[in-house]
Amino acid sequence: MSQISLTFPDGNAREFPAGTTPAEVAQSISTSLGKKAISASVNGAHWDLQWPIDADAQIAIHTMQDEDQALELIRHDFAHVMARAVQEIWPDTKVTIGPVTERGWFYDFDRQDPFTPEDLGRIEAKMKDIVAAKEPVTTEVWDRARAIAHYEELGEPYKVELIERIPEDAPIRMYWHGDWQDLCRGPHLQHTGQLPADAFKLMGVSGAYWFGDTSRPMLQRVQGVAFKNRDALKAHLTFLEEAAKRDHRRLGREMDLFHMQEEAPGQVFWHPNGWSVYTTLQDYMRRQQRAGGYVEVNTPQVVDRKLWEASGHWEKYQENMFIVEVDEEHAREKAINALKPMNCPCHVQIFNQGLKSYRDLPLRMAEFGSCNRYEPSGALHGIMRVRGFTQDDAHIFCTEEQIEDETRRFIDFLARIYRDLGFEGFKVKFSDRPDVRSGSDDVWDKSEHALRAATTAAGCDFELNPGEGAFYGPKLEFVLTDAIGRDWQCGTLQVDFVLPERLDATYIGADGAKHRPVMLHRAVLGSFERFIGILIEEHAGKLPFWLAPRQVVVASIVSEADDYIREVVAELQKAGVRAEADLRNEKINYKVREHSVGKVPVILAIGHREVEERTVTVRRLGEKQTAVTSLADIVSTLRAEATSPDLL
RNA sequence: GCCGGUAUAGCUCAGCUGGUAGAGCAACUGAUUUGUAAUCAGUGGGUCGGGGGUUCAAGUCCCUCUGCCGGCACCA
Repeated sequence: MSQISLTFPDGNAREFPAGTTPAEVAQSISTSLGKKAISASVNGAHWDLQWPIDADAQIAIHTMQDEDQALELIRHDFAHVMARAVQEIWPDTKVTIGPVTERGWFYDFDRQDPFTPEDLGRIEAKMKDIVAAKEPVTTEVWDRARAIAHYEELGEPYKVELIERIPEDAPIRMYWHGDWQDLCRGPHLQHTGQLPADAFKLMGVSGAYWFGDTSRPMLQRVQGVAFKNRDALKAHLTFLEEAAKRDHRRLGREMDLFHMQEEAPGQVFWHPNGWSVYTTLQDYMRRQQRAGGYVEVNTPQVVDRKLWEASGHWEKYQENMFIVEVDEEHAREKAINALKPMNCPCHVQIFNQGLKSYRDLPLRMAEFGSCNRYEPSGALHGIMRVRGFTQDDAHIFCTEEQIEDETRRFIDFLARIYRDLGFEGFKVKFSDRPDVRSGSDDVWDKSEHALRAATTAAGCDFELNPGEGAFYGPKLEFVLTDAIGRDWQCGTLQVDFVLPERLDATYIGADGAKHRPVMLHRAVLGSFERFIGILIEEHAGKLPFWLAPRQVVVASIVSEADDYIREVVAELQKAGVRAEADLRNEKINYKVREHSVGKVPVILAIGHREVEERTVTVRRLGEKQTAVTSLADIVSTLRAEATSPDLL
């Protein structure tokens, strides 16, 4: 038997027989390590304790102290334990896949009857039994034909399909948790007793298509979360409770920002407070755009289908458009129009008016464009995903050579705005060609290459999002997250060689000939609706002072203060601060509580003392202590705070 | 759009196996002039999401439509 050399993290190397497993290595170090070990890293790969090592390697033995490996194994083994529990309770359930997720795992099942919320408790109890039984985990590599035959015999068609999808040269691993067996790439724990039985919770059931394919039957997905110990689980559940308090749908009501109702699903009724946030943000964006070299335009809402046919939307996007049929009495046929789902075709119409010269490029055309899209009902989500919304949209008409410069310029532009609005970090995703698309592969090659090069040149790190581009071109997505960590695309930059062609946009070049411009579709906020939703959740309703709808409430302690309070409010309003008086016959405690719940950033309390001394007592949201300040001082302080960051 | 859940007063929720609606907060009225997260008392308010059905009787059971919630799919 040949020997191999295994090098430990401390640099020491030892000889072992070839085919030694990490379990044996751990055992050889100490019996307690042998027991505590959960997995290993072999040349950086996460390695099951039972997998043999055939050649010299770097090795590290992992225990529950190693956070990353421990969590992966805990979640992955819980997935198997849950699947086992489900099949023990309902033997006719077919198993599919059960991967680890960010905070836990899910497992998709095929079963006639739906899982009920009550079933989750039963499954949890059974899972705890399996953990308590300390079922050993064992593994074998099987021959492909044997594995397929095995699952065909068991009546597990999804597993057969999975095996068929495994690459030819990859091993087909079988795992057993006690008697229960599953196809799995591993690694896994030594036995189920290593799982923390008090640190997991089943979170719910939902539907999910097999391999995300809508043409396949829908499976039932049971989701769970798991952590290293009970405290970590409790911390996560607390986090979820706190996140629920930051939910923009809840804060929207509590802060009286907006509402939505059944008669207009996916559309927002903005209340005065919410509209104040919206218009403040819009004013800010308008100043930014002017400074950034954009011209602002405005285009029609209802546009004849002919334009959508020309742009390609009729073909590629029709099911997402609100169609408007107008029945004119004397017309030969019905006029068919559509509410615009995007602004781009209209912007090209403006570009096409009169001759454009290469000297006009880049032409940056912006619009706060109201769009309507018939989004699938299941996609609607508060004001984050709606059917009627306004984009801070712009199209940059430029030459191919200008793409890189414009992209870099845009990324700087966006980053500065996000910073102003309180977002320090954001994700960037690069989405390339989707299956359903316009334009030739040549054009796509060119677009993807140009955008990628420009992004790299701008020093922007991005992750690849394969096949997620728009139908007319690749895109960069600037992604922000909501209170519970869901990603939302806000900003975007999309290269488009297709639309200028389809709508015949041209400019006269230096050579006197006609040329085709490139269009860059871009948005910073994405839509005001979504962005304000994110803004609310990001700040937990405590919007930056300059954006807060009600910035100051001046509250009376005694009614003799009313006249002075009116004066204070008038002074503040004159200084450009959104201030109002609260003269109700209520205790100051009551008023403080109510305005704190309403997320008013500053409460000024006025009693006898303040009237006499011409001062105010300042209480800031989230702070317990108060401070007495002269009227003149607070007016100048708050005037400065009310100024939007670009005007400082 | 799909799977599951859900819909009771402005808000948060109660209403057991069917017998014709209740609480707290809010609102309104009155008292209280109050010092930093809920002052006290009284009053009003619901065709139980819409439609249909079963039944002597439906908030409760069934069907259906709609909205909402969680995922999937789709996407700013």
